[in-house]
Amino acid sequence: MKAELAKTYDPKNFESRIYKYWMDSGYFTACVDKTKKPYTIVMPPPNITGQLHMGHALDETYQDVLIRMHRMKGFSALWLPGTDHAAIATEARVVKKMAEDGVTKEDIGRSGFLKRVWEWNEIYGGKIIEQLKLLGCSCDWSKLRFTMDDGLSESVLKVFVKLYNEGLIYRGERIINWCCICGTSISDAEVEYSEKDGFFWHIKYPLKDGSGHIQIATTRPETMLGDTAVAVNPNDEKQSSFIGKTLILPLTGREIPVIADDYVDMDFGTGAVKITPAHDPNDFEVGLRHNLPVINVMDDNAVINKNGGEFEGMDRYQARRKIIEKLEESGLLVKTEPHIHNVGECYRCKTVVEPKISTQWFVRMEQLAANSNKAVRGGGVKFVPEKFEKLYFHWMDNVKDWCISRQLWWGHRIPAYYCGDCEKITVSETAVSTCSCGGKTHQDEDTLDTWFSSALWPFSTLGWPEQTEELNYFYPTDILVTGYDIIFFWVARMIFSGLHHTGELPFNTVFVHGLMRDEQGRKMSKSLDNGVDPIDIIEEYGADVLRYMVCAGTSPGNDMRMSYEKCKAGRNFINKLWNASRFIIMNLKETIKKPEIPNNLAREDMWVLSGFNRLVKEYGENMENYDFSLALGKTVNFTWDVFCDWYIEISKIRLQDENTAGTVRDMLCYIMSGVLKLLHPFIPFVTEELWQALFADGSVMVSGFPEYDEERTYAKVSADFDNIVQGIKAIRAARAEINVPLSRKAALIISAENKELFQSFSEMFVRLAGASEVRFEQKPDIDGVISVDTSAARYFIPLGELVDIEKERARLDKEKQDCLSDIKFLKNKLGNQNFISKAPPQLIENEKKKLKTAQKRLENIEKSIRGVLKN
RNA sequence: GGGAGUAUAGCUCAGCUGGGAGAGCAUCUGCCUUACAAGCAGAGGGUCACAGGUUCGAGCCCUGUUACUCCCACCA
Repeated sequence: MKAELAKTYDPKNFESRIYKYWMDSGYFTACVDKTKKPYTIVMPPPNITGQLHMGHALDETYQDVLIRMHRMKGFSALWLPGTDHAAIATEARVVKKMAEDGVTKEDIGRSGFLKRVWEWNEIYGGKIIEQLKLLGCSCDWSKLRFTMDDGLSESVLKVFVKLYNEGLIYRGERIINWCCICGTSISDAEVEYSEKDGFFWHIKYPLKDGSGHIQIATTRPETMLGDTAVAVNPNDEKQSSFIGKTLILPLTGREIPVIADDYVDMDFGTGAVKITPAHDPNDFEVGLRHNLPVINVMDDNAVINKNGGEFEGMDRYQARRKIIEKLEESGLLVKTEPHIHNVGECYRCKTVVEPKISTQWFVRMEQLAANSNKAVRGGGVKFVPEKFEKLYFHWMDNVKDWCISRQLWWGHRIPAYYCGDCEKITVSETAVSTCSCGGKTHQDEDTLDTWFSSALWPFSTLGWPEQTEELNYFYPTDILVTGYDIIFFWVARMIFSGLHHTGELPFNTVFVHGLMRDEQGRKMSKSLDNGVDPIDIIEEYGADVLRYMVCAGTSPGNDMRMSYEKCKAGRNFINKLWNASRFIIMNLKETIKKPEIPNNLAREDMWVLSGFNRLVKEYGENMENYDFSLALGKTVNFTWDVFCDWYIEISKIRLQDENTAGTVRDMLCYIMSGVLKLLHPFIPFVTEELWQALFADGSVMVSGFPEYDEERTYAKVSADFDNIVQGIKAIRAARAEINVPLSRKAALIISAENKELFQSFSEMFVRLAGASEVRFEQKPDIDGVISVDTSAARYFIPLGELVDIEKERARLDKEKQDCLSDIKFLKNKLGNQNFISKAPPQLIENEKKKLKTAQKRLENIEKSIRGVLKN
């Protein structure tokens, strides 16, 4: 029975059916199989709040390409999927939804709120998983994990307690970044800085003794309510007289000292800095050095608290305006300068972050970073492209302690228990209700940073801390695929966590790709509303085209633009593949079970085999270097330009003869099967559909992968056939130039040394070069002949009155000029003593050969010109 | 203030360790050739940002310049 294929490629007809077929066949499931080598990728877990966006499409496609290729190569290939609870994002989403019903977190309490989040997760959390399936992701869904799973939560607790006991987690008062909208602290990595227009207010602080004033400048005047000193540089002669004196802080009347500290840059601003230890990280440090009191003037909503005196209850910006007003009234405001400065914003909600003193939990980074840096520098992790290694080390070498506590409810609750009676803190994996002193305890209200759990992802998902069979077999993973934007957030933290907790680096390669931009090259963002929904692309073009788009024409690590043109190009290519398959099926007597190279190969068969063989080699090299675009591009070119445009065209000749048709059918099937295999990692759906239409042999997914075969180079035969191709191309070009289409048949007279070669391919000139018949003569002695010259042969086509002698002469002259300049170039090169003595011998040989070829061709052209002149 | 990246055809981008500049799209010409007009056969189009240098030889390596992009950094 033979399959039927629709005339044009329409992915809607089969993508979902194929995906179901794969699932039902269990091809995605990876087992511990000691006879195979493992190949493991853990998927960067998308947020449960998320929808598939172009960034995912890119990231997941690359992973699927690698997984599918390795699976075909015989690895036990595990692609482990999962989702992230996305603490801040999810909590914000649910809070917002509750607000629509007029309910707040506080109304329903902690457990009530968590119940709602879990319900929300039931409904929306799985959406992105379904979208990944549309994209064709061949994940092992039976191993799907979630960062809030019981198992993963256990590993989080374990790690927290372990680090605490090792002294690598501590609780302390520090300046942290506070987001007053999200109502939580955020880590340094979660703050985004941008230049903003602001003001620089110059303010006089009077001396207590009435002998004058000192002038400071600030961009955040509201923080002056918490000032506990003014600092000047000890070497600043202009200001030195102030050191040790006492100032009256305006608006509050508090007495504060003038201190000396190197931190102050005497050339910036007024050379005197107000010190607010509770609201600035530098000031905090200065405060520690000078034992200054710390006065927090803002509450968690960035509203001035009771320490702000008359400004209590005002929001930070309202207070700022009021303070400036008051200072102006009292004549203490010297001037207001426009000032551009860096403002930190919350990466989630874009609210200006308030540096604020707060008691938080931190991971001590120094030792962890030193250890992992040593391991990575020792070659334990390879970054592809290499340039991202610098980015990584730059961050890791300067990393500060990681603030891991969040004032949120959704997430892993910190396993610290405080005694109500004594000062003791108990950190424990299991709940603690009574302190060792007998007092009742209560658990820390805060939860952990989302990245704390995802840092454990490569091993927690495989069962760690249990030493499971899976963990032993699949861990460490092989490669991590991600965008350069989360190297700090995630990659770095996985690396030191993996090393510290499992003793092994979690992966040996990090493949970093660029970001997806819009068609104009801008970042896709909500505010620009320029995001492209990959699901729309799948709807319009199919998943294969989307995957083609993100893989083709790119270079590793560079950003990429959304391109509908590229979608169309992909669609056109796949349609070509589709129709080539239709052609083959049309010519098959019955479905072939297993495509194999036949015996009795003709020279053109060897020629195409040699081309395919070379492709396999280069594809392998490119994939080895993660040059997806090159591997795909070469496969596309071979399929289209070599296989379709030449091999299929010439196959039509032998297909007409039952004596030769069998070999041709086998060859068509073999090359097509090879091409489908090479393309399958990139465009899995259509290659599967075509495979099953062509072959009665299961799935392309389990059909093995082409390997380079030294035996199949066929150098001599390929070179011979290249001469035929070259001849046909030259004839076509000459005809096109004088506007005589191939459909206008004419005799073809060939003059060549190797007459047998050309004679044996006569039919091809008839078929592909518009020849009505092929004759072999030295030179026809008739009018109206155009001549085409290659190094291997001269071709004459009597076209009678269609030939304009003058034009033909001009054409030949131009060819001669081109050929002459070639010869001149080569002669120059070969005549250069330096070149001869220093260039590699192989190259010199090649250049000599080229010169010989060009001279042969010139000879031919000159003969032709003499022929035209005679007429 | 540091660091990184990019600059190649009208557009979007390839070009792997240095050996006479490539693709897709667009443009132009001719073709409905029995798999495919989402196609076939051709053609035109580039001072490889600029200036030096290394080399027999540079789009590629080195130095500097310019333009754009991104990351990091506590200048109040």
